[in-house]
Amino acid sequence: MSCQQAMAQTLKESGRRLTPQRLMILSAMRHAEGHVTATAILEDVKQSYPYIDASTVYRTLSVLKQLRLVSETNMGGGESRYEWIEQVRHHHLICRKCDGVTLLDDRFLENLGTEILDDYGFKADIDHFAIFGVCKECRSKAEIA
Amino acid sequence: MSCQQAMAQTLKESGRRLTPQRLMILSAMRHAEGHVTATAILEDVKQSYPYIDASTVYRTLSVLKQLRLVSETNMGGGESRYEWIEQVRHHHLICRKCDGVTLLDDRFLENLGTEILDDYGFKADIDHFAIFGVCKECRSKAEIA
DNA sequence: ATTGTAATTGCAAGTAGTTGCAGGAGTGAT
DNA sequence: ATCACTCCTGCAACTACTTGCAATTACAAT
Repeated sequence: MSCQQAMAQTLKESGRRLTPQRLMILSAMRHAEGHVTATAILEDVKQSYPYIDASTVYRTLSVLKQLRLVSETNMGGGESRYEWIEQVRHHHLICRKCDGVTLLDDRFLENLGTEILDDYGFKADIDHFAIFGVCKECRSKAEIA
Repeated sequence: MSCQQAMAQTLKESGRRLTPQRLMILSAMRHAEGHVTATAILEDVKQSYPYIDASTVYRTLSVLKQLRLVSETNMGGGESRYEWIEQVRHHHLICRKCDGVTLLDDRFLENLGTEILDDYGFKADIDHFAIFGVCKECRSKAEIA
């Protein structure tokens, strides 16, 4: 409940409204574990409110992103994944040869945000990066070949 | 010419073929300045070969991305932008309040690639990042409000 | 030159996400 | 309570991009 109220306040402070649809989307997001796709949220909300439209889900996610309550990550091909921010920050290394995903600790990026802030006055959202490249295994395979 | 030949070799080494369509797309990319959209390339190639299909352009760009001849950058909403790699590396800071774009020098990210390589053996493609956040101006406006 | 094979193409249909619009509904002021 | 103001929603149409498929074509081997 307190979490819901904090949410409501954040929305109102930004001149936005707390609608039933938004509450349902929020609830679906918070009960989901880790990253979720927009489609998954849509399906979930449809269980209780079948009239919900996909555009409402996308628009709400966009608002939540602006307010930095959720992060969006494009994992390369396929749907974007959304995540409730507050969890332990982590990032992904995605191999463009085998599509394998490795977790990247936040410590690699935590200085980056500070440096950019100091030099540019720009507050970067470094919550959930997807960095593409080639993984160890595929690199060693390439050397053999 | 030498550039074209280097390209042909890179393609062949990866077991791919050098088709007229690919040559036209490559030429369009290299003659374009900076970032280009897939649609712009499509239109350009259509001038000389009207039968070219959008899917061919997307598929070719995907291959070139795999071979690291071009980079793809999602500037947030709208079309992705593609760029011929080899130019001076730079990145973008994109403000999610005003949509303003600032250039970010590569020196902020050059260590990141090395650190990831040392710790994970993962060779990251850090050619052209788009980092979202809030710019100096919008942050100072927010404080006043 | 011919042939075999696998990569590539154009087409058409599909998926993911966005946008304009008119009606509907939160929210603050009276 | 009511009203006014403006945000928000669902709909439908649209844009950006992807995928399955059959026909075609590049390219290496003969």
